[in-house]
Amino acid sequence: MSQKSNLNVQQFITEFHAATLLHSLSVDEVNLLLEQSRIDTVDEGDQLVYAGDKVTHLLFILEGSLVTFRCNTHGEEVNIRLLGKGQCCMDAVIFMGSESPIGVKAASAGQVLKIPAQTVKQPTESNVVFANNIIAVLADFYKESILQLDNISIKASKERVGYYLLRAFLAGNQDDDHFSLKFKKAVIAHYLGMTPEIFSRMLKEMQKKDQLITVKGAEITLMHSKSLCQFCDDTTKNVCTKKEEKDCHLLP
Amino acid sequence: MSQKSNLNVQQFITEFHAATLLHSLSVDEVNLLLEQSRIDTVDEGDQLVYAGDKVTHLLFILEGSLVTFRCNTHGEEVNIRLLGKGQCCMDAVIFMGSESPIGVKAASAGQVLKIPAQTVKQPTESNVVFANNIIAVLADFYKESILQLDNISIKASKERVGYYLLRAFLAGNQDDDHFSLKFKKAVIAHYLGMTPEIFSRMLKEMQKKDQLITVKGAEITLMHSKSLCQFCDDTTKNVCTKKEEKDCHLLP
DNA sequence: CGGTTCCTTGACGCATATCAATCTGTGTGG
DNA sequence: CCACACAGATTGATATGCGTCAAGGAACCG
Repeated sequence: MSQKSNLNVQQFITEFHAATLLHSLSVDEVNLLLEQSRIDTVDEGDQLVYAGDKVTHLLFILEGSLVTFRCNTHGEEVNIRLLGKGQCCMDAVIFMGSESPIGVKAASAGQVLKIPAQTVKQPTESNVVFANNIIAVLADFYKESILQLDNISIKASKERVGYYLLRAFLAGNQDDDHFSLKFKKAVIAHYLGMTPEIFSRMLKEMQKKDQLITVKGAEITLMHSKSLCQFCDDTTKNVCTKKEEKDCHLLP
Repeated sequence: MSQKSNLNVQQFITEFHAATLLHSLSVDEVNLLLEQSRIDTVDEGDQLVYAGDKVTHLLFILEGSLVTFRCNTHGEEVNIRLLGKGQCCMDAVIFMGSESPIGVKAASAGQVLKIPAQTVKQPTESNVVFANNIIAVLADFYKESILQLDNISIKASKERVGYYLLRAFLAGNQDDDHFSLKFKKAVIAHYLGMTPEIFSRMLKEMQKKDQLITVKGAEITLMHSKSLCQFCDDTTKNVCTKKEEKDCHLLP
């Protein structure tokens, strides 16, 4: 289901103003991107990109969520990134000049803006503002993947779950002590490098034994407002509204 | 041990011509980079950057090798990247606009060219060629970290070792069936997300049980010219001189 | 030589994967 | 409205791979 992009540019810019990719671009420049793009409607489970494909588009999520993943010859897969509205993928891949090392699936139904690779690459070669946006996007993902690396190789399963929950909490509205998981538990489990069974057990332990949270389906409620503080590190600290309180264990 | 860079520009360019960072830069532009840089002589084990440091320089390896790593609060560490001559690090970090999430150590004695962060950032903002070099560098590292991620989370220990050996072999002279490990075994082990003990056991198994290689210190010899082919994937295939032979299991 | 560092080997315990069964919620059709 | 099917999630039992600890060997250097 693909159709010509006929988004209202002004409205698009307002809605996705914060997206790193679009930072400091003029209305005309954004318009140029949109004119050459198409919008795809995707259903949950649709695979948009297969590993080994030549990469033709940058994917920008208008609505819904995507998962990027890698799988080996035996079909086992790891989810590399879980992406929501306003994020994009295949950005780095476009600049690698080879086939995609990763696959992309829709984790939920939604709409994806497909910007042709050439439309992204060409302004990058001449427009220094856009090139610097791409650099920012790549640097950010590079940082993410470093975090994920030490998550998977250093931390114990429960710590990984705790860290993920903390980030999910901080990414949402921090006013109430409640948030919801934006992806299926099996998807999150694979992202965290563990099986769905272990993920389930860890959540249970954090409820029953550790008295940190209550879990009801995808809905998570903190038992104490600082339940997840123990999982915080210098990276997550920056976006926490409680970082100034004096019992924060990360105070300098 | 720090001294003003007084490298011969022409010689420098010739020697490090292949470095992605310098691609298509004019002699004047390279000269500008060098003029503002310093050369540090480092000993094995020296720590050049601490996690949490503000990043002041991009590090370009003139001689020797570096390791970038992350460690958690309990002091456990993972090696993120193992770097040799002509490679650079802190590149992505410079553009992340925050403290370094990683530390850097010298894995062997050598010389490092320290290019001030500002000297890198400033031309990036105006010089589109240089900006595109940075993009290429970042895209490359992003790809590397994806490979490392699925290595650590998908593959069994022995497969990781096999894959590492394969890449080490392909990176060298593929004419004879011999190569040597460029880093200490403990460093490689941590890079592969396992303990030195396990790494040692895997090497032994590949000698005794699997009859794939012989190991003598850091020197590795293949028992058959295709010993490591089983560890090959689409990524490594591209640099293999045997990829056209008809018994390659990765032929399309 | 003796001392250090790196690597190897063995024994043991634990955490996680695996397999299989059950449970829960949701949507469908009679 | 209930029965049924189905996917996702949970739980239990079992197996095993890896980390840990501790001791022994090998290479290197003063």
